[in-house]
Amino acid sequence: MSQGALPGFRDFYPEQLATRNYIISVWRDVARRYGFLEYDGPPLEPLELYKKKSGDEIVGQLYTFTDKGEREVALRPEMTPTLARMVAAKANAMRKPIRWFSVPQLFRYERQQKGRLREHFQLNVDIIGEASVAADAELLAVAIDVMRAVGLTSRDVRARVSDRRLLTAVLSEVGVRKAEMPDVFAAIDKTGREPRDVTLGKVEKAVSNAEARRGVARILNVATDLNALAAEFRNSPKVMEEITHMREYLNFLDALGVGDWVDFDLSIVRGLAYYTGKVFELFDAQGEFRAICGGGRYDDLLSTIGGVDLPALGFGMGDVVLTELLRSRNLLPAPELGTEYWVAADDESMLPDVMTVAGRLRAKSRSVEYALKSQTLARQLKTASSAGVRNVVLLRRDDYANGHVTVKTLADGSERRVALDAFLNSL
RNA sequence: GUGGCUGUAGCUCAAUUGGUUAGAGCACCGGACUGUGGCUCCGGGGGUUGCGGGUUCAAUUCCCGUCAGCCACCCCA
Repeated sequence: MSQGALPGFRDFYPEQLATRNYIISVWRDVARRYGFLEYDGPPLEPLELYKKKSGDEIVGQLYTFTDKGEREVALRPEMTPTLARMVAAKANAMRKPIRWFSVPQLFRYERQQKGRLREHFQLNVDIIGEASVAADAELLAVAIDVMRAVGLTSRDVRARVSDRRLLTAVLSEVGVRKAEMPDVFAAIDKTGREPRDVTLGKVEKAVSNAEARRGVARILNVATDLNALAAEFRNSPKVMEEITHMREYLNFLDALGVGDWVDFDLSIVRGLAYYTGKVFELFDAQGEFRAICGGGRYDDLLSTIGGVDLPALGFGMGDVVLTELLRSRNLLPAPELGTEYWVAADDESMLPDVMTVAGRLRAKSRSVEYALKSQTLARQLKTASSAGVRNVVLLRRDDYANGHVTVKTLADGSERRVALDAFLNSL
């Protein structure tokens, strides 16, 4: 058995590359519809760029090495730090808000599993320099429109939205202390995947005050019902202010035509520590796959990384889970057949003529193949047929001498005899 | 990083309680049907059974290790 690709890395044979290109072309098209401009950065970055944001513990999950100039470097695990740096360098010169997207290949040194490899392509869409909730709505609409563009519906995919400011407000309202927040966040984040008593057990550990623990339990009961949450906290101006923002967000999403894809779910937290406001995730409705997409607002990140204080928000959508989902729903389009014309001759000495005709067809921008070695006509047709070619231009010795060829459509076997010049001019 | 399951041709699989030159279909290459493909028929290439040890007269089969894949955990893109 020959050596395969490294664990978690993929070889893209033509069929798989066609799928990858299809996904990426949809990404680009949808991003373009929303007026986003494409950018890119280096796949290799100083390790420091990622340490700054996420701390030293992240290093274990990165592809890192020391280069020949003694620099500590890493293959990029995400695009946001690169984006932050690029924007920060020219922040003053750019019109705000900045609407950019990118399709980087990202790397992560972790054991692979379903929907998760060591390398993937990810659509990144970001808006920088706009604090209004309309920007949050616009961003999520892009992600949902990608789902629509690949043929998925609001019955297939759900967007769950939350807000860390709202979650922080309700937790502090019931008495959870600031230092206890991270652990409570982590516990709440898992409620979808763990039994309720496991979550409560974690809350028990994280929160010292018994009254506050009961408050957390109450919140969990209304985590997906914004009205019930509002009723529960109607006497807290701080919470009600955040709920007003959330309602505005949901109204904007309705206005953008994607409201029926969206569910409020306060338990969506997202692992990344830098999110500061609205966060969202896209899941398949059957819960069969991992998250398709995740993102949110990270208003403090640019000042952390680039020293420029600009509000920002963005999302990432990987190709791996999306491809798995589309394959399982039979939504991957059949790959385009490559070659349009096959030039064949009924006389093996006519290879130069075949080449000449092929060249003239190619000058007309057609894709053309022919047998590179002498073969019987039967063999040439057999090859053309199994290669999926649509038409054969057949050169018959006597006919070709008079400037005529036969164009055969392989699908139905029909043939028509035409003057070569006229045929080429008709293309 | 931890645990479970799996590993025979490019793919899907087979090989009686461990038994002699490890088979088939599909795919690929070629031939026939006397120079127009798809159908049919015939032939061919391709495996040190993931790799390395061990038990045995004998290992694809049993045991151990290792690597890889899948699944879950951790963590998250």
